[in-house]
Amino acid sequence: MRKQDSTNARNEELILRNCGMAYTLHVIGGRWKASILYNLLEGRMRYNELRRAIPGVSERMLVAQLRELEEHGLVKRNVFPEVPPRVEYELTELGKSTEAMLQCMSAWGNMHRQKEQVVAAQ
Amino acid sequence: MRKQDSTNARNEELILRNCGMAYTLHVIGGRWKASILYNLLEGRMRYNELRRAIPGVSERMLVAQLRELEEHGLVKRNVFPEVPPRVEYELTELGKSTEAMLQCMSAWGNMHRQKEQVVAAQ
DNA sequence: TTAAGTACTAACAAAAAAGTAAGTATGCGA
DNA sequence: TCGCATACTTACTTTTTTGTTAGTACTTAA
Repeated sequence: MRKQDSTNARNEELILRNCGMAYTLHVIGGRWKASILYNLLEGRMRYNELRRAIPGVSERMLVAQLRELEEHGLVKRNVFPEVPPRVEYELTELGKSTEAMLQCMSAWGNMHRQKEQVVAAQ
Repeated sequence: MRKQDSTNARNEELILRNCGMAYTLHVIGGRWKASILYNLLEGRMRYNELRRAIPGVSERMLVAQLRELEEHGLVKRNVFPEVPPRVEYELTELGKSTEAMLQCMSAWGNMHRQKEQVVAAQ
């Protein structure tokens, strides 16, 4: 839960208003969101498929991150009224619009991580 | 301080190893880093210049975020042995190499934020 | 002589994010 | 009828991040 009247919350709002980059970080930042988006870029997936595809994620965290992505309009949740239940997650158009950006971030990250390993090995 | 043996810390390490995107988020994510990088892309700046340019940041946080950027090799700290002291911060080559990515994130963020405001106004 | 400016640091407190454990309802196969 | 599978939810604890306050040492201007 957020406290509306904390300096922390006010600072975040302030930055989100002024800085598109911070806004992006706010939307796609979060421990498991990169992994979720990465998987969904390949196509729709069921809840438990995602869970198995992302090692280490707990149910609570997976749901929480999916809900946040849904709130921000990147992910759509489709519920099929079946038994056993079936819920599929897929990217919205807005979600898909992140692809180029995410690839850019992925490429930069992979490159940078390599450099760090070279330095650490010396 | 990080606890090396927490699930939290282990999960983060796991993700950083496997996902370039998560690595990038780890390096440029943090409340004030977007603002710092944005300012330094224009050229070198003194500590207090940065502080005045970033409304809301406290000294402790500004220093902490600068140190992290320095550790990751994005920012260089230049100390001039003068009185009063002068310390200038500037982007390294690696820091500059983020420019295209940051602009991409900035553009996406600005676009998405606009959409959200349109939706909220209805 | 007092205040302001320089660039910080340290000890601490508050807030937010992440993780743990157990429980929900339903149906199917053994 | 026991356990497993589906897709979660709730209450709670731990860890991490962010913010607060006061202090450092030096110089110049009022």
